[in-house]
Amino acid sequence: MATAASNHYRLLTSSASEAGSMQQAPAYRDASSLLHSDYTTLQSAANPLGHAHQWLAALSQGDGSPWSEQDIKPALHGDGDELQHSPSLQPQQQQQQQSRAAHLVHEGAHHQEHHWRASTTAHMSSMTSPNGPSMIYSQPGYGSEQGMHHHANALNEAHEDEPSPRISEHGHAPSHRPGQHEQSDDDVPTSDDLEHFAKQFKQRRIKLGFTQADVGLALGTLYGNVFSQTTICRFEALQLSFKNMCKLKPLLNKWLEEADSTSGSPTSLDKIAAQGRKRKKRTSIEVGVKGALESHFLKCPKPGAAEINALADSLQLDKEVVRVWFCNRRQKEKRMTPQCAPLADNKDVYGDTPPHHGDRTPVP
DNA sequence: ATGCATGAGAG
DNA sequence: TCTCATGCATA
Repeated sequence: MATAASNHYRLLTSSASEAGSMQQAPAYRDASSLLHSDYTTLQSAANPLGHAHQWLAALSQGDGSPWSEQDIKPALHGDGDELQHSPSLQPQQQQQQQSRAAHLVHEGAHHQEHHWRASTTAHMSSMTSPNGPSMIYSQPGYGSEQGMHHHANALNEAHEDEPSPRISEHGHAPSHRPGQHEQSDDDVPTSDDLEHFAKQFKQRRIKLGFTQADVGLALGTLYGNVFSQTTICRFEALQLSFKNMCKLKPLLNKWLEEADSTSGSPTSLDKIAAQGRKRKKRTSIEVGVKGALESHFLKCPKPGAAEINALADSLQLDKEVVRVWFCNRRQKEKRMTPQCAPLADNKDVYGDTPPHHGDRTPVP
């Protein structure tokens, strides 16, 4: 039940997930799956539109809808239909605050993803980003956590000795679009390349007077892949997985060229209204509650359903909210890891290796 | 810039 | 279920 009509953008952007997915073994939650029924049951009741209603039924009994009732999401975005693409360049008043970017200082000594994080961290220490929050969190251990059983990155896990291409031959192969000559931009760039590019990209983008949102939209009109401001932001901040960065880089690079060449003509901005999906209103978890969640997280990063249930009950939160909180928390952990910790073998019960320190990278 | 959320894909 | 990629909504 993929609700075909609702995932338009998914079609194009979901090519990355399958390559490096080799999650850990769920051996911790055995018999606890009986308790999470409320959510699941509602889901089974199934409406065509789905998941939205479960929430309504689950947590909004009497006070109306917790989230905006506005739905209806016409699946616009026909990749080949809207040719009215005009890169659009209007120096509107963006909300971007930082404009002065530093010059890249990457030494170009490191490579590979598991060095990805290390090198990023190193840079931060040495340069302390003059322009500010460029790389607040050192990147990810995305790749490391998955195949961390042997400290070989899951993404490529080819070898950790040579600067050879990663994320490709593993599960998906460099299957991009045919007709491209790999090399500088569109084929297995190094961590440094990405870092460098991200910085340059940001500078140029700002100079051209575009917001991150503009870029995301332009990518949609130009190539059919719409991205949000969030994604562009994370790209610039190197907060995406290596694989993801590699995927976006060529697109952004192309956009740069486009924008650069057109940067004189006052074209109009395409409006691709990204509307639609019903989304639950963001739950604001209070500090006290967060503290409790954090405490539990330290003890058990991957609580079972029963555990989640109990927690949710005591904190008076929806089970889903708690579950999602833990998921997000885990993801965050991966990005936050400022120190290295690609240890070889751990006895973690949950199959993860959170070297958590409890704090993000010290940004000056 | 980031917190909470959704959903696809893998298991 | 989980991870992972991604984004709306928000601080």
